[in-house]
Amino acid sequence: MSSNAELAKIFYDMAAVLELTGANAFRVNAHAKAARVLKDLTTDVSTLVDDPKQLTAIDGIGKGTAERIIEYVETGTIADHRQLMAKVPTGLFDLMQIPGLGPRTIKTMWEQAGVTNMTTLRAALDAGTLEDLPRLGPKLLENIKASMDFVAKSSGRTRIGTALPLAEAIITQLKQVKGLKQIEYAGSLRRGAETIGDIDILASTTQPKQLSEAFRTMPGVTDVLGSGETKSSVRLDAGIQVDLRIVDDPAFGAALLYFTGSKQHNVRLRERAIRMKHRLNEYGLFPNDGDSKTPPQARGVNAVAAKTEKDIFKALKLPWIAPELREDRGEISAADDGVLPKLIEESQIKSELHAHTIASDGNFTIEALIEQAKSRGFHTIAVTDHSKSSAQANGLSVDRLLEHIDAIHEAGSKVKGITILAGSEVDIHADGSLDYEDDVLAKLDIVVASPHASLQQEPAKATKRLVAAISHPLVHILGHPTGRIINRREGLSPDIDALIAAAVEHDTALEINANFMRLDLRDTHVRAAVKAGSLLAINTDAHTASDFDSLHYGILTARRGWLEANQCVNTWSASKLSKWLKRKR
DNA sequence: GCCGTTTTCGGCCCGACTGTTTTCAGTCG
Repeated sequence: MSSNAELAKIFYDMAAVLELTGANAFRVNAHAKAARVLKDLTTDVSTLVDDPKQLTAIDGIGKGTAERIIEYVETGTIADHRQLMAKVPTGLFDLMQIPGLGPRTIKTMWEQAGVTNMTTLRAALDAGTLEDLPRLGPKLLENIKASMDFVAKSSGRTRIGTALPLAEAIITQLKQVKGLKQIEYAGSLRRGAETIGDIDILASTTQPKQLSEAFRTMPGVTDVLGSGETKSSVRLDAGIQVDLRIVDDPAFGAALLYFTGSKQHNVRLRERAIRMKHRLNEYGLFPNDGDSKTPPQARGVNAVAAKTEKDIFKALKLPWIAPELREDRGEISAADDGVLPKLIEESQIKSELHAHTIASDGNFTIEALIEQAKSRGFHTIAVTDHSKSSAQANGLSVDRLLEHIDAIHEAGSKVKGITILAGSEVDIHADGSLDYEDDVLAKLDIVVASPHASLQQEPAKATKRLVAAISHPLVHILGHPTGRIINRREGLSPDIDALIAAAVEHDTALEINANFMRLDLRDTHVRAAVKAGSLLAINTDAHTASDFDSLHYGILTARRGWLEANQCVNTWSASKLSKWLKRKR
């Protein structure tokens, strides 16, 4: 783990302890925000401590946080953190993951019933010792039990590649219900986040009862968690919760904006609304008439804007901000200044530069791969099978590679309208050397260098290793730079800024691997690369035909990183791409 | 603890829902 990640965890922990000990909520929030900012930061904080002003210049990091960061970098520990951690049993942190159970209740259970972790909570529930505590009635205790079972069963957040098809299937089904007017998925799914907590679906209809009924009785529903007039929640056998919210059609935009989030983005928008003497909620943007007790919509106040998201942004004197940007990472001030990026779109992708055939571990013949690429409208497809060290993936020996190159060129000569590149996905060894000698690499039209083994290296070694690959004169693209697998494997934690600097210097592209298990580079890395002017490649790493569809997830990640088309080599014309590739030959 | 169109103090988003309660605390997004 990099020091940024370690520090982020420290601040998350401190926020949790403060919350559990009943500290001022804004102080809790400030710690959580500092943690979030540190987690997203691609610059190694240890390089910033010489000048504290560089730290406090970061939004959300003030004097106090800066001092603690410096303390951590200099001593490896933070006194405040140690003192806070001594105040509560760490097992309480696990309890905060139980839906419906918050810090106040946990504090009560800890102080008055000796609950310190999952095990003692389960025992207390079974023994009935919590029943006399204030505000803990039978229903709440029952809900806590059910939530604990759910947490035990579920694997936490769901990868977007699992959640999105589910959401689309549900929407297709609900569209059949009579009276439906509008329906969209919202939340982190609409923002294109790499993992999703639950699926939020928003609908307007003339027949709310029928729609709710259809939702609760869909195939795959295992539990109905609640079903009110406007909100129903279910759990699917896929282990994911889905919420349906039915809203008034004339306020659909306000509701969509609100339920898309992120929470922090919403807070920023509301602060802006207040400054403009307005008031924003999920029913619309209202004039602020000074009555803060009763919500404006309940008093019959007419909304200034509510029908579409665009209307609301416009009334706030902002252009529409794409959902992928709504993470409170500077998008509102960029919108205010008229410098929002013109985000890359899927239709602009014209080439696939990382794909496998049956020569290594893919399902395609060379011909089938070409066919697939043609059908997607690409002008170029690169055949990049694994190199010799990737034995588990049937990596090619030098002899096999040389034969493969001939076969690729021959297949390419037989088709028109598309360029076929003979390439390789070459392993980057732990020491940064590549899996083929330079004279072999020089025979290839394109080289994607990727780490596959030794993925638990220390950050400093990983940085050196990857920088060596990026700087290699025959390498075009650094493939899945960290090697992470979402929800399964952390991967390398190199100094991302160092990789980006090397990529800029050597004109090497950094890959956004679009496979939804990887999404590597991740969104925050992409953002840093975009800022520094590095080239990026969005590749699907296709092994089968359906893998080409995962391009969508790569695009979402790219958009979350504020990427514009011109900085992505896959959007370039065939001739521009070819020229770039040949500069390294 | 952070921050500044209310700028070094005094705010800090907003509403729904649930379950617990006779008026509201806690949680969620």
